[in-house]
Amino acid sequence: MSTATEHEDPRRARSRASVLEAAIAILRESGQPGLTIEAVAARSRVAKTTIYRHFADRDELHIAALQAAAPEIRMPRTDDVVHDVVGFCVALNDKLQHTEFGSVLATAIDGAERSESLAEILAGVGAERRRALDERLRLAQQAGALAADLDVGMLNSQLVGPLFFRRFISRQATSSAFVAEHVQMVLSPRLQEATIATAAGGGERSRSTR
Amino acid sequence: MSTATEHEDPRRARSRASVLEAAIAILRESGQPGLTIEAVAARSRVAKTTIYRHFADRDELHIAALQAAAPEIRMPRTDDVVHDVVGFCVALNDKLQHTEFGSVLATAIDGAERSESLAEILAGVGAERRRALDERLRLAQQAGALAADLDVGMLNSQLVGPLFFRRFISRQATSSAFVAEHVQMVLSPRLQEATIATAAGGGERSRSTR
DNA sequence: TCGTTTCGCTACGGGAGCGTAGCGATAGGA
DNA sequence: TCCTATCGCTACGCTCCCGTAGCGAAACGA
Repeated sequence: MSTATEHEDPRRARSRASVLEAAIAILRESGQPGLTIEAVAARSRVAKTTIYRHFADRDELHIAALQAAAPEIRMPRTDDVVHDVVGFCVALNDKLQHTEFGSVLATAIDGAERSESLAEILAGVGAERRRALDERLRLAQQAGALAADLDVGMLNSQLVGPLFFRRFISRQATSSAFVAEHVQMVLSPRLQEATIATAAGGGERSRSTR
Repeated sequence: MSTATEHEDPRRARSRASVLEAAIAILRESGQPGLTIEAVAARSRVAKTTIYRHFADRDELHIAALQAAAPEIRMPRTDDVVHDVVGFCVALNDKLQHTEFGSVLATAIDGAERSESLAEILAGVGAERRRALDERLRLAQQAGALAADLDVGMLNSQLVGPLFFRRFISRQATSSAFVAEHVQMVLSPRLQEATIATAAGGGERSRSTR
C-alpha cells in the first residue's frame, strides 16, 4: 500500500523491519500465544518502548506481521488456462507448506474468530492472492475456454480450498504433482472447445506437458 | 474409547463434564489464549485444584475439549451417491458454521503447528468425520457409479476442503444451497453409467482427459 | 454403617507480561 | 552546523496465571 514517495525516517523503517522479522519468527516457532511484546523486543533487539511507538498493541503487531509475511504468488500468463492455474496453485501450495507464510496464517485463524481487524486482513490477504486467480478464470470465460455461466467464486474455492484444508486441518503432505493432478481434475470437466470460440485468440500453443 | 463398563465415580464424571463444558465455552468466546486453568475454574465453578486432578496441563485440557466438541455427522445411506454426499457435506458445513465445533477447531489449528498431540487429534477428529465419506465413495466405486481408479483421498479433499476454507480462511458465508451445488459440481463429472460399467471392467471407462 | 474417594477452599511463592514514565544519546535532515 | 525525530535503557506498579500444599467436608460404594 505504501507508495515509495513517502518520506519515512530510515530509523523508523529499520526498527519496523526488525520488529516484524522477529514477530514472524516468533509466530512460526511459538504461535500466537508466544507473540508477546517482550519476546519480540528480546528477539529483535529493539527496545520494548520503541515497539510501542510503532504498534498500539499485540493485535496491531500481529496484523502487520501477517501482511509482511504474505508472499507474492505469480500467475503465469499463457493461453492455456489449465497450465496457468496449475502453476499458480503449485506456487501457492509451496508457500503454504515451505515458508513462514503457512505458520503465520495458522496463528491468524484463531484470532480472526474474535478480532474484526484480523479477520479482514486474513480474508483480504487471501483475497488478494486469489484475485489473480479470479481474473485468470474470467479471462478464460471470455476466451470461451470456460462456460460463461460458471460460478467463478465457487470454482476458486474448489481449486484452493483443498490446499488449505490439507495444510491446516488434515495435515497431509501435498506434493506439487498432487496439486497439478487436482487442478486438472477440477478444471478439465469445465473446459470447452476453446479453439473455436476464441476467434481472435490464435490457436493453441500451450500444452507444456500438463 | 471409554467403554460403558468402566466404573467411574459420578463425582469425577460430573466435574469433568463441567470443566469441559466451560473450556469449550471459553474457547469459543476467547480463543486459545483465553483458555487458562483459572478462567475455566471460575467459569465451571470447579476448584482449580480439582481441574489439575483431571488434566495435567492446558494442552491436555484443550485436547479433551476438542474431542468433546466434535459432533457426529450422519451419512445418509441411499443408493444415490450424490444425494448422500450432499447430505453429509451440508451437515458438516452446518456444524462448522453454527456450532461451537467450528470455533474450537479454529483454536486447535495454531496449536497443532507445534503440539504433536494436538495435531494428531486435529487430524484424527477430521479423519474420523471423513471416514464415513471415504467409505461411501468407495461403495459407489464398487457399485460402478464412480470410476474404480479414482483417487478417493483427492476427491475427499475436493469435497470438504472448500467448506473448511470458506469457514476459516476466506470467511465467506456458505449456505446449504451453495454446498449442494458445489458437491454436485464436483461429483457429476465423475459419475458413470452404473448399470453398464459394472459388467466387469467394460471396455473404455477411462475418461481421465488427462 | 464405615472406609475411601473426591471435592472445595485458602494460601502461597514465583514468574511473565503489560503499558508508562523519564532520561540521555545519536542518527537524520535542512 | 543545529535542530528534531527516534532510539535504547532502566525502572516501576500492576495484573494475571502457574502449580502445589494442606485441610476438612461431603459424597460415594460396599
